Amino acid sequence: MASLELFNTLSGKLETLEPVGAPALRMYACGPTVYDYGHIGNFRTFLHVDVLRRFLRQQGMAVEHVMNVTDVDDKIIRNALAAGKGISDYTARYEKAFFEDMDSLGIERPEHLPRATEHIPEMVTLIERLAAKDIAYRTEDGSWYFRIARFPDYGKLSKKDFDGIEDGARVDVDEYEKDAARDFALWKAVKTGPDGVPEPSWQTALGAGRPGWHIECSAMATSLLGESFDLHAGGEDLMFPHHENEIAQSESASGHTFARHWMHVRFLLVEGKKMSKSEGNFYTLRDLLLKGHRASAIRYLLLSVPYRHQMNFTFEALSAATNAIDRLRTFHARILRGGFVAGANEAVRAATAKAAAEFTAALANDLNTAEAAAAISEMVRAANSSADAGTLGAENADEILRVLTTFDGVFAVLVDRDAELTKAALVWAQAEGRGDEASAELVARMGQSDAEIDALVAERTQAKKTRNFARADAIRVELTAKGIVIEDAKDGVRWKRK
RNA sequence: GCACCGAUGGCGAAGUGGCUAACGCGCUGGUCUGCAAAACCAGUAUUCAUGGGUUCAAAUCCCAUUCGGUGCUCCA
Repeated sequence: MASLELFNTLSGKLETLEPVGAPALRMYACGPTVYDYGHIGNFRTFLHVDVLRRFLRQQGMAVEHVMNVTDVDDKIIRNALAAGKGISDYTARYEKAFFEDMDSLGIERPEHLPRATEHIPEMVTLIERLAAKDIAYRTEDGSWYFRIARFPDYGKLSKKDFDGIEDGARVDVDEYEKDAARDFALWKAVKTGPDGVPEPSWQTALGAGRPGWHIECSAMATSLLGESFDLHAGGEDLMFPHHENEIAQSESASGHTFARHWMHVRFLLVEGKKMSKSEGNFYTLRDLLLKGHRASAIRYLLLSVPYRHQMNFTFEALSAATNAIDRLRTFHARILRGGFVAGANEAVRAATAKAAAEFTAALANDLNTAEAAAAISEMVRAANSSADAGTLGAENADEILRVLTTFDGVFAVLVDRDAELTKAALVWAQAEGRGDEASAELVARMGQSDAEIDALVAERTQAKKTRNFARADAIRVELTAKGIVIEDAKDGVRWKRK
């Protein structure tokens, strides 16, 4: 069992990640705010956290993973109001879509998926504890704030130095009266919308209102994992202020270290720029599926650059990832098909063992997904080469399959669910009135049933037997146009959707 | 403005003091094939943004410059 050396934002060093005080590693990862469909930047973070949990479990470590769902916040309230819906009605569809997208991308479900709105009492209790220490204070409008001056360690995660900021300076921000400009909201008093209707709120001991964003994570993490736990993960943009504030609240209340280890996944750029709707480079998973890209290729691409490096998403790279997966799947199928000589080829055996060792070592070294994938490529080449020469042994095949299983336990791209997922996306788009967004090529490709393809392939095989190559080639051209690729192998004809 | 990160072949990218600079994709040629596809073989950076420095030795450490990105406000 390899132990994972993971970069810890808090210490700025690589540290061994291990459970303390419990058999399972307790980890918390900030989840989605369900006000819209998730975009590929969101999913880069969730995918790398997925790699982390898959790798730990593969190494024999139990994991207790919490991912929250933020189902109340300013954007949700605003959008729900605009849609004329209650917030839970509004968020339900996006929450459902989020979990569907997680499944499409092969992201495992965390052990706990708490919703913010179902943990209001814990948040209130936490704020009350802070109030009892005079760390939380109430302003005239009924909101509650956190007094940053009372937490000297503030800034320890994001390495910010707030000495230059005057404590206690009275700065008016918005309509609220805070004691210091940086003090952040723990509880927001109920407001009235433009049409005089009060916004959604909870009646609690703190007054009527709703929780601040940061307190949600502190309360849910603490109630599910305890006051101290092993790892907290999230996107790099959450480091400040969100995670910094979580630490301040939680450690002020408990007097203990909140999370020992912090992991931050760096940003995803699209075509060299930060994703934004105005730049026209903003993509949800569903957008990409409708353009004809495969879910597996998106997963593989987003994992191809290690989490601690900023990654640039391009369509060229996406097509490269698609081809890379094809090679892996073709290889996997070849090994499964069998028909190898008895025994083992020692050179391949050595290459297989080397790949297995390097794969695990690469991931154990701060989740170096790029190096892990490279290790597998070398095995693939050695084995294909040997199989071409007729020297690959049945024992080699067994060993190779074990390594591929290990690989796929983390990367999860070998099993082909792409056609099914793309079809589901098409059905969804039609139901949403967005069917016209699907690319024409995709519609043609999906329109062809397996039986129809089989019939055409059989006709082509017959034509070839009678040496009617013109007809055979015409069929191949027709299928190619629909994204179907034919392979004439020694042991038969195969086809696949490109 | 302040802070932080990055710059490696046509593209993506690993490597952070010492073997011929991984790996994937692409491209070129070859093997196989009726032709393709798949697969394999060979080739594709004498060189790691630029300029200086440290060292017996640097893509890897230091300084400067240029360019790109991010945070400082909601954000994965």
